[in-house]
Amino acid sequence: MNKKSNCLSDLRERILSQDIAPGSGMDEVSLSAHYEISRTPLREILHRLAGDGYVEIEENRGARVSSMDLSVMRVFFQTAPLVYSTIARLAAENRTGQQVDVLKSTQVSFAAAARAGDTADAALLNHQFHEQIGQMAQNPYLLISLKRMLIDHTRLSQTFFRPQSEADSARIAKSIDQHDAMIAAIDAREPALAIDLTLRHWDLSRDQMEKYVRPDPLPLDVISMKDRRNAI
Amino acid sequence: MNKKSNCLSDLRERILSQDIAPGSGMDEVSLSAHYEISRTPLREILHRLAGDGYVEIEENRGARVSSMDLSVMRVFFQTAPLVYSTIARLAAENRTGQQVDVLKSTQVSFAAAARAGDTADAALLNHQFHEQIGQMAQNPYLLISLKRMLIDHTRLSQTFFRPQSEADSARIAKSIDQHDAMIAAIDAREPALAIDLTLRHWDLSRDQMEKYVRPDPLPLDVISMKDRRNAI
DNA sequence: TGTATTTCGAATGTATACATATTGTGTATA
DNA sequence: TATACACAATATGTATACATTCGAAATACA
Repeated sequence: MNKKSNCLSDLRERILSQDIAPGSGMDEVSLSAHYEISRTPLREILHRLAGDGYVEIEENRGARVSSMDLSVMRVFFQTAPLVYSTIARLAAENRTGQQVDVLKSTQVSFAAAARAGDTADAALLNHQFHEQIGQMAQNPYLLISLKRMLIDHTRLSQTFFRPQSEADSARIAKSIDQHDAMIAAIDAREPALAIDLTLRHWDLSRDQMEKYVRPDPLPLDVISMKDRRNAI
Repeated sequence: MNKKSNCLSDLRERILSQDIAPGSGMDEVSLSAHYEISRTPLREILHRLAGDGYVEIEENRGARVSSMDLSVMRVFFQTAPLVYSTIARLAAENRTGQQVDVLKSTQVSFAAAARAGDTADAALLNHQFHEQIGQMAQNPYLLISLKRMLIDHTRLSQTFFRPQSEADSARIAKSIDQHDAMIAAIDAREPALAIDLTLRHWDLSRDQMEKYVRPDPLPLDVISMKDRRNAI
């Protein structure tokens, strides 16, 4: 039983971290061998992942990780503000005290991982943080949408928590602060504030994702290339 | 293969029509015997139904049809206008000509069934009609929300297409007309109009659902009861 | 009589052998 | 050389036997 739930969560994490690339096929035999379970429970796991939107299953053609083509991403950027802010509002209205405690505890772990530069952990804990806000909204219909958006969001923001410059570190610090402010707004039951903070948080994340999708162009000046060549 | 997809769609229909009541358990052995497939593919079907929100599966406790308790219904009425109108807007913006044709054809079948008093068919075709509008929106994130809402909507509006008075028949006719208007708005790519029509359609449906949830109280006058007693 | 424990039955979960479908490769033919 | 067909290899789909778990009835004990 432990092996099975371990397999499920591990596959989820590997998909979220793009350790298994979008669009890549998932062979039942090799996966079942790897996780030391037979094909029957593994197939069940694949179907659950399909239900959650992690993978897509085609008749007689097996499962493949949900793709992230350009048309999907366009819709993602279009839809995220609506879903995120609605969820934030409902969370501020409906959260229980216990849920706030859980959220705070996740935030502590997240901040530690993000500051320490544990990229994978930070991304996963960030995912968890936002999913918990989704739980607080107490709205199963919108929660599903949020969960599916978060899958793509986490995959897209894979570089977010890997600081490569001073500006990156500042951005991470800002992100942590925004989380704290969001917790405060939800805790204080202030829907309007929660929406506002969520939209700011989205702006920050969106800018970074755009950089990931459309990175800085390679340098055009031949001089620096020459210098490098000499160095080799 | 045919048996399996037949089983899947039949279970869906039975859940939507409340032929299998919300909250009731689904025994794997008896179901697999009934549909003449073995337990392995049946379990797969149950997991797919769980992924779509038709049933809920608990570890070692099997599957049961998703419940519709009061807390869920409150959220349903709260969320439906947002999701429905957003989907309608996107459908008007993004629909393809082919999709409009499919929608028109479904509407013909629906109108026929509704006018003929084929309650179950009308409810199912109504479900299909709104799901097709969801497809037109080309937004996988919101489509999931819509699909889950439609499951509960169809179950709640079970009495909608069973006319028991002149007023009921008028309501059904109005509902058919509203569908036609929605098709026209989507076909003409008029998002604002599509939203407006959708909200009117929702109002009509909501009023009827409220009657289903909170039916007219039983008559209090003893006189009429006496008359009935004499009749027996 | 009430409560705790055991045991047994019925359901769900897993492994494996077998059936079927897809895909790529090789060969024949125009 | 290109195309079509056949066949083999590999993957997915299904059936069934067996393992495990849950819950309820029965029994033991206070």
